[in-house]
Amino acid sequence: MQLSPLEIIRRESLQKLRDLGINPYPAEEFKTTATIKDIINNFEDFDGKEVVLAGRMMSRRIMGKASFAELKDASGRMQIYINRDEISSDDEGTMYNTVFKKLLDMGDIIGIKGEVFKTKVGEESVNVKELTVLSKSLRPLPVVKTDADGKVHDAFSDNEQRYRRRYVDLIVNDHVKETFIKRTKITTSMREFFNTRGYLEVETPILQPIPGGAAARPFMTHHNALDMPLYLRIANELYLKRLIVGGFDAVYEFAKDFRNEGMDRTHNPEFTVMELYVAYKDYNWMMSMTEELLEKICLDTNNTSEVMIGNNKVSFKAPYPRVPILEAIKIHTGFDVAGMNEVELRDVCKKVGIDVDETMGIGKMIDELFGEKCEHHYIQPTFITDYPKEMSPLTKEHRTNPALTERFELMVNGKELANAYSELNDPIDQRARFEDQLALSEKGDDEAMFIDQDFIRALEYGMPPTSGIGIGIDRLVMFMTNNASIQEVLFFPQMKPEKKAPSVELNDDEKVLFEMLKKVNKILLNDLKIQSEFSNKKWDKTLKGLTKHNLAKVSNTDDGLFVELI
RNA sequence: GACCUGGUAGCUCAGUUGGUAGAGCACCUCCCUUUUAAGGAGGUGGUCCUGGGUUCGAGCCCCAGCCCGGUCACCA
Repeated sequence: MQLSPLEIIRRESLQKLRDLGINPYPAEEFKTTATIKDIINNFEDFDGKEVVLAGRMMSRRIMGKASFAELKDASGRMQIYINRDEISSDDEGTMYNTVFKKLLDMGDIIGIKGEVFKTKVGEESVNVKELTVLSKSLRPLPVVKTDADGKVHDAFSDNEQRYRRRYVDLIVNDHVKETFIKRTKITTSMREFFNTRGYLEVETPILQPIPGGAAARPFMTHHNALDMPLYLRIANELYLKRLIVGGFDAVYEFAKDFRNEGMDRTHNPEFTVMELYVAYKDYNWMMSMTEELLEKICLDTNNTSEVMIGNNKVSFKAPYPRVPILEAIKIHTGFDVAGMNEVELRDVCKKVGIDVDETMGIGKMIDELFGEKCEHHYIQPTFITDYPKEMSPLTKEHRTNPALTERFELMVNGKELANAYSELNDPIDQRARFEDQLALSEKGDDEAMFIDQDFIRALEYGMPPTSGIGIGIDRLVMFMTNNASIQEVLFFPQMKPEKKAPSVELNDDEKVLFEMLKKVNKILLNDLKIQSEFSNKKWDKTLKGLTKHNLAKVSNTDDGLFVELI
């Protein structure tokens, strides 16, 4: 392994700690008596009292016999003051001069016992009486500093490094941690909302024999013992509905779903959806519930119902406008497409500049019209309702218009945040819709749905009228935390693997050169270069390779540059 | 999948027609007892993403590739 000079110094410090009888990785429990946040928030209660804290040393300012350092625990950051004569028991001041000043580094995890006080400059601090090494850090952390004006210097900002080493990102970038704390606040808030109403949180299979409930390309895997293919779920909808058939009135699941499709700023191959199904409700009820839920979530996480998303101020205060999709298309394109046949609709698409082809049905074209011409206008939360039947195979036919369905999507900041239906519970209609999908897939749509016979069988036993919703949790977190990229709200976004470390073995060129050198033992550098017949670049690289492996050495003597074996 | 921009020290970044690889912070040595992004002085530190090529000479030019990011395509 190739170590940088900074890493070598730290490993030497590690050994020196051991030589002093200090275990750099002690096993004992370290009992703390407070958190940094507690102390800062309730300073008067702590002032003058003894506390025990543990955390990571994030900076250090050494001034002779006294020093200041910054300690960071899970709750916050605080200054500590360390005086040589107070933490050292011997005359040499070993604990201070050697351990603290020389052998500890930024990033080390330490425990301290000391007295809370405020410095002359007015900063809350702890005057350290005892210092304990809890874990030595062998790699240097990026040093991020914030000046008096709040300006950040040398931020650890390379996205590739931040995502690949999220742990470092979390250590040095406090705002990143905030995002993930908010993410948990959001899901906690939702659970509270549902649990208060008596809804049951459940778990359903991730490995499915038929990837149903949505139209998307699945990840495929294989079960060895059963010798059968299995798919990672693209949705859990059909399983949750089976539970409604089984007699639960309301079930919900926070589900990781997996879709084998392109990745971008708003798509990760695995993502989280909260799906909820409530019996005896319809999509109107679901709209009311959704706006109430989102207002609560926003208040719980941001203490206000308004948030900035990019340059837009968005209010989650209920209620939200409800706009039928055909109405939206009329508003934003000027065309009333209600009742149009496929030919007429294709004509409209061409007029507004949307590429169409023969495989596109009415549903697909309406979807395109909305997506291209309308979607981006809906910045404030808006329910878009009553989608055409063709694009909604799991949705109940509209109570007043058989061409439409009782479906809504919630648009926020021009993006889809949720999708909900009055669920189709007529098993005969459901079978017919699946067969329509099959026809579409034969027409060339490789994402049309598979037919799940057992799901239809369940419906045949009878499912109460039910409304269901799926809310994209990653997108919701992006909105609530004002992040434009899904990678900022996932701890570990999907990445291509890092390149492998260079091999420790000699490559072919190095082997050739090594063999030549073995024959002569020592030779003028230029002679060997000529003998090797390598290009300049290759020569340089190969010789450096040999010296790095400690097989050869270049020496500069009065007689010239020599290469010799070691 | 296509195109565009990037990849240089632990971090953030410079690097001139192609001519000895730089700065700040970090690190090391020394001075300093309540300091404030970063007190003073001196020093160490490099696979310039990888592999080929052109050239007397490549961080820079050419070719191929890898990885991040962006735009588009795809995305019930």
